[in-house]
Amino acid sequence: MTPPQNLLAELAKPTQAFSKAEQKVASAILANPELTTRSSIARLAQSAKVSEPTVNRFCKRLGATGFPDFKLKLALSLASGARFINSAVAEDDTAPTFTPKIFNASIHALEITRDSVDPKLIHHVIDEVVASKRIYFFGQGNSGPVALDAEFKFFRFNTPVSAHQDPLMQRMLAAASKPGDLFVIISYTGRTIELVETARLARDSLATVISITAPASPLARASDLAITLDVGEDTDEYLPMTSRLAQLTLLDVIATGVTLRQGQAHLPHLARIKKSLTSTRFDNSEQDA
Amino acid sequence: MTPPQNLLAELAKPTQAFSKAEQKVASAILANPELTTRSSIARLAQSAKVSEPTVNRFCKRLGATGFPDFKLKLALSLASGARFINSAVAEDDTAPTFTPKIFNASIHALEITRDSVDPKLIHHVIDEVVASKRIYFFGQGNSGPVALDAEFKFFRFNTPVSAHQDPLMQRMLAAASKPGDLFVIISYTGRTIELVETARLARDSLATVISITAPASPLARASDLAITLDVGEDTDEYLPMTSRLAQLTLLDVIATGVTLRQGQAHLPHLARIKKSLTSTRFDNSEQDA
DNA sequence: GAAGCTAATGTAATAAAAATACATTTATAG
DNA sequence: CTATAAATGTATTTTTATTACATTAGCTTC
Repeated sequence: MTPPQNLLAELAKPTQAFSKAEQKVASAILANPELTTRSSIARLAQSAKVSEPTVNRFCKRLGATGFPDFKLKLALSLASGARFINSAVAEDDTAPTFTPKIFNASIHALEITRDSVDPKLIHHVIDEVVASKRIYFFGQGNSGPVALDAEFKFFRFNTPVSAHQDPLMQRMLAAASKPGDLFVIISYTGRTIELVETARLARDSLATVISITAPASPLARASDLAITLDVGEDTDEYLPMTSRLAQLTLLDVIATGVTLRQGQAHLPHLARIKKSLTSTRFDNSEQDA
Repeated sequence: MTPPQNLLAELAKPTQAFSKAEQKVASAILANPELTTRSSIARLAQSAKVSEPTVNRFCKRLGATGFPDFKLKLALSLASGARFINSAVAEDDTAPTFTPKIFNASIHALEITRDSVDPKLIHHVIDEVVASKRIYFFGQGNSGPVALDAEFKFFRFNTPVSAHQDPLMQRMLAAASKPGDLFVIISYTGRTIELVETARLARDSLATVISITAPASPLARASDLAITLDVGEDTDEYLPMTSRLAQLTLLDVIATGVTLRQGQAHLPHLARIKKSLTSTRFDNSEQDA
């Protein structure tokens, strides 16, 4: 799939060097991009009050081979939720308007991550998890719940696992670690001093350190393997940290990889865990709470 | 936004009552859907070895107004990653193949939730949050980390807030509650006996109970307001619980709604929280860990 | 198993849409 | 204020899609 050079963002960009007539075309499209994808060149030309060839030239200038190709690319960038990338949550937003915006921001974060993760790296991480004798998940602040979630997920494997949010506990465990121990450290910024020091302590003890963090951050450098996420700055006051969702999904991916690697051998173990929950339920559903 | 009746899945469906010529068209499209979106009707007709009107009729039968409209819908269903919805993780999957599958499953869960939440309900929930004097987030098992995450998020407001995973603690807090207390109970199944009883205890004490849970579940019935999620059964052995992500995003939405409702009044409070973190960082980044 | 019917498909003509060639206008420099 | 280049528009051609109608293939009934 071609990288979706986002057409819509391109159109709205104020720095674009559009001529007068082209400006008109841009605003006509922006006024109703959805409709544009289903319009003929004549209809768009009319609504922009320019001639048809102007529209055609406009499309070519923006990298399309012609008008139909332009419509296609427009539809694509519309579908990718890119629509909302520029539209942050505004103060006059109400539930019906900000709800889809937030969902789209989250979806976008997952799309970005999906398209940027290196499967080879994931493969190596799975190798480490499978090879480890003991797994610790560390996170502080917003990443604390992510570490906890990972504990639940990795509990299914026979390897002992625990999650920790307390800095002192993290530090002590790292200092007392030994080869075969695996530390998975989750930090959005990769700049939390405590966590970086913890990573160094663990590596000094010859344990393995994997981090899920920001690219080129101190934590990434202090780790054996770093899965780096660049979900983009969470600059908007009102938009939430979408990076959590990317971290969680990444951990899902790793857990799935481990499950697949272990194959059938561990299925009885899983069945026993599921069974242990049934008595806490109103009926015999086997889902987790 | 029109519900993306997935064209691609429709084409591949073996139960489709296609005639011989239409079958040919379907396979020609399936052979290279990407290319089809950029083809003329003549080109597709030729590659399917049928006449042009046959292709046109085929498009109309599938709900498009014509060939161009069909191409558009095809491109859209291609872009939405819908391609992978039917394809569960298989035992012979490797990192490059199961990674996008899992991300797509998560994205799909968010899309479903986005399109099914009732903004009016969200509005009411925000009303309750704003009106409350004290907020408790309860979750057990996989939903425990979700509750914890919510605590971090809602901590920003001046209302006292805490998250609890321990059933006894939950029960005691519910029993000791009073009007003005708000309990947000998160449960995927809505059938965890402990949580349903806890909800009843809280309501007996005239506290408010909001749940994020399964539609028509005991917990939903035991709550004042229930945001119900029907992300679909997590039947696949290998695919993770995507519902967590929907729950988290939903809580993001509610938190954002509260922020907007409170307006400027609380901005100094937010600034103070952010500032308190800077000394724990390698530089003056203001992001959370 | 042939006549007659219906559904499916194709051929040819028409209409619609897009792209091109070229003319005109507009802006700008000298 | 003229020369020139850039921008835009008009008219035409080409491409693409649709429609009307003819043909064929597959049935049913006698």
